[in-house]
Amino acid sequence: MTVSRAIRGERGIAEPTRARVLAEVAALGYRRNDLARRLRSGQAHELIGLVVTSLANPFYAQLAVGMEEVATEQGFGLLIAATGADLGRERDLVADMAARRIAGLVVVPCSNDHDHLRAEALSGSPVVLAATPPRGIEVDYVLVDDFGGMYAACRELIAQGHQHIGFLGLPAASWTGSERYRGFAAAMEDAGLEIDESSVHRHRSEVDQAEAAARRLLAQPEPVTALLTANNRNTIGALRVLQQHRAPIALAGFDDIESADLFRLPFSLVAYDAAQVGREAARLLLTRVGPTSPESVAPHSGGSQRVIIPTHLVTYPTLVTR
Amino acid sequence: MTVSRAIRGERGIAEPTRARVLAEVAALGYRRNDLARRLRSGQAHELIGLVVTSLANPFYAQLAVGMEEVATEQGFGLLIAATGADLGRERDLVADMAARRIAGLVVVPCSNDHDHLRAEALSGSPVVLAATPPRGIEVDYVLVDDFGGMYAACRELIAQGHQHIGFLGLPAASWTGSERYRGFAAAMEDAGLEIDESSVHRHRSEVDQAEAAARRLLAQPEPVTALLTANNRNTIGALRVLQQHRAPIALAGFDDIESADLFRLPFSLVAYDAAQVGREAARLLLTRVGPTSPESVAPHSGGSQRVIIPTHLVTYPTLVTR
DNA sequence: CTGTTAGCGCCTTCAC
DNA sequence: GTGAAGGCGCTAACAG
Repeated sequence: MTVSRAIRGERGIAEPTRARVLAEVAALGYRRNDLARRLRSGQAHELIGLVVTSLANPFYAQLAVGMEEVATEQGFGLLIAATGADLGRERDLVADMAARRIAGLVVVPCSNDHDHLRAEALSGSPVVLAATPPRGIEVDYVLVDDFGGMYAACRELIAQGHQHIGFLGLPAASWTGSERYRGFAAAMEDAGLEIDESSVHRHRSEVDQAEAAARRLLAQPEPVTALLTANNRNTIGALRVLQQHRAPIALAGFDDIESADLFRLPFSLVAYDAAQVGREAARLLLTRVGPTSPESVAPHSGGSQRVIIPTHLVTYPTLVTR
Repeated sequence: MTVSRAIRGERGIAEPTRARVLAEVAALGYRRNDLARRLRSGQAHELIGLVVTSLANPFYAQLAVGMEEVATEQGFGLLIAATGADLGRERDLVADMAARRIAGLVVVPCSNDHDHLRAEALSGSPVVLAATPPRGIEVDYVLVDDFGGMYAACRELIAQGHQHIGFLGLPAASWTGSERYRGFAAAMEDAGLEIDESSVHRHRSEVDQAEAAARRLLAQPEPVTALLTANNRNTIGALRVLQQHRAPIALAGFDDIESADLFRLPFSLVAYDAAQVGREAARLLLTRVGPTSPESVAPHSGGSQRVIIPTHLVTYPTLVTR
């Protein structure tokens, strides 16, 4: 008991005793067993989780960076899992994390089915969604300004004089897919331009598929003069095709790319702070978790909070070269 | 007790009883408390950790991808933490993970001080090192062929006719820093060329510093005609300078870059499967952890295993463009 | 096949 | 200021 008190740094213990205990503890290399500690107090682990489709996408890697920052800062660990965009796996991984009694988790859902994310399904661990708003459940969430970003990107192409614009998008069923398309469509409509449905491709977020789709768009009888890409995978796929293409095709796309300033072709990207998405998500989560926080909210108190991360358009190359 | 048995799927329980229990469990939404379970059995969590300097570096992100694959496949969770190249933080984070009774961890150490990674310091959780071999401790490790890769890269520049080659490297004290420098030096020596010490810069792995160093190298009275960069941060920093530079300067560097085929300048990169580093590390770790594994080894049995990931040189652009 | 006993390591509570 | 009792949820070992 005295040892326990000394280790926790509790007061009401004689100084010499404390010193003796701590010396012995150091000598033995003893470490308090966190499991037992939490078992008794019934608390969750100081652990938060992140469930995404794939860490290989730099957007999710940055999301993790941001979460890690905030988590570590508050003494929490970060547990990461990837679903590969498979709903079944998402369900399993989320359930698994809940069973580990983690304090809460951030999920970038791979579908519109959010039933497995409701509070009851998670033994009460709070959830925060990132990149997608909740459907049928009430939780906090962090969004990127998908609509606004894409609207600006499309307007840029139109300002350059393009009228026949191809769209490489994400599945229409996904939030980002539909919002970014909506931004495209709104910009076209506001400019009085028609969308050529045969120049719209929507597919999963993979470079290969984007490449194939871009190739098809440019092989049409009346090829587009510009491409609008809905995320970093599509942008890279499209650029792979464009750099082999004879005629110059303009491009604008969603998501910044680290070394875009080194690319051969000119284009514009919708940039935003992806790590900030992670930081905000972690912050929202910890507000519902940390009993220490002054501004803490009950784990599932009514009303969900929302944070929107702004975007801005960057035009590459940013500087003129030889 | 019967409930416990039913849930664990243990045999020696009547089928109707089991069914009744499972039905009730499902109805109540009951979840077994993993903490209590492990407390009793003394087992570690089915959790492995990864400690790196920064997830923002794509190399580490890929390492995490590989580990995550193997971990999830075996039912383990992955805990990630970043040290920011600070030894103190590394010590804290490693100790913290050990206190959480995780099954083991993979560390990319930020220094040569590995004392905090010895078995005794970790309540027996095994450690695997990645990218750096152990110093003064005996643990398994996964390396990249730093020397061979850099040797090949430098030889490539020499084959192009370069004699005055600048080197943008990592701190000499780090393993990758010294090995990659050694590869450079050996290739130069084998070609009968002198290293110009004033054209060798070693610094921390950050794009800004690499950029500044590259700028200095090219501002010298007798500027180099080629640059050799020791990792992806240095490569990007150098390219930022080169694309503004009048005279064409050749470049070769360590680490592949996702969209290097889209870059404006020609160069060669030492490529390797970074995710494979993570997979191998996780595999080595789980061999010492999983009691189920047929080829399991005692957590700290003598003799450390070693895996070396091969590299190959890729020349960009890979295809000729308009 | 099912139930009882005891204890994992820590901490809350209450005596001394 | 220190220690003794008891329990968190689960399961190994043993009884019935």
